[in-house]
Amino acid sequence: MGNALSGRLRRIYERLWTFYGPQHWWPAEEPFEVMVGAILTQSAAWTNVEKGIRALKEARVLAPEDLRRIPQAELAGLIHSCGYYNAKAVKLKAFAGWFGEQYGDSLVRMFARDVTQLRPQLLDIHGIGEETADSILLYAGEKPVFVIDAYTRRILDRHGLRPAGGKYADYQRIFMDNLALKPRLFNEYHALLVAVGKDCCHKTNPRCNACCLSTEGLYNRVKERR
DNA sequence: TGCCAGGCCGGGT
DNA sequence: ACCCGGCATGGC
Repeated sequence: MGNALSGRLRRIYERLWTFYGPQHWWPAEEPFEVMVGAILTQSAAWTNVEKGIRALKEARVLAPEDLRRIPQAELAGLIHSCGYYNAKAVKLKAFAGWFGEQYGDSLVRMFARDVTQLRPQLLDIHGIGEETADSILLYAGEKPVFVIDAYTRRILDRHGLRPAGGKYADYQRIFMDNLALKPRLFNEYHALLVAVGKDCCHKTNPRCNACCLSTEGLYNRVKERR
């Protein structure tokens, strides 16, 4: 962890923390809600997801057995605001079914499983890909797994840290091979990357070097703040 | 007004 | 092994 890359990653983290402060992720009350939120937030704005979660709570179906019981069309109606509501209703049912069958709806039993076994299991569930699986492991299970999303890729790219290969696992290794494997650190780091990603010109100006996504832009921004 | 948000799946090359 | 269309609402 004493190499140049780990130093840069720690410096980026420190600057993000200085500028944005704690992000309080995941914004959910308990792990099952985190897992549901992880599915609902796929390619969706969190504000839209919040409404869906609230609707699920008000309808008293934010529990695995209820998600299995409720008719799919009715479930889709409750999560309408999340977008892709029909697809996501199918995904929630697939996840709730798996949770019951494999772990008897027990979070303790589920997260007692080693990550090297649990992650592939999650990936086998319809609707759960790498980012969603890792969000569940980190934010619901507090496992030291770094979550990679579109923002994270863009930011690393712009800092000149694009890994060879350029696949999900390649980006993930950048963090996991060069930082202490601490869930709290990974939690805050990923949330901060999303915060700065939202805050910047991102897609509309992919070559912008002055904005806060670049090494220099971020540095200057933190300096202004002080 | 159009573009984008804390992706994933399935089918086609 | 990649590429692409489909899935969809709400906010700026």
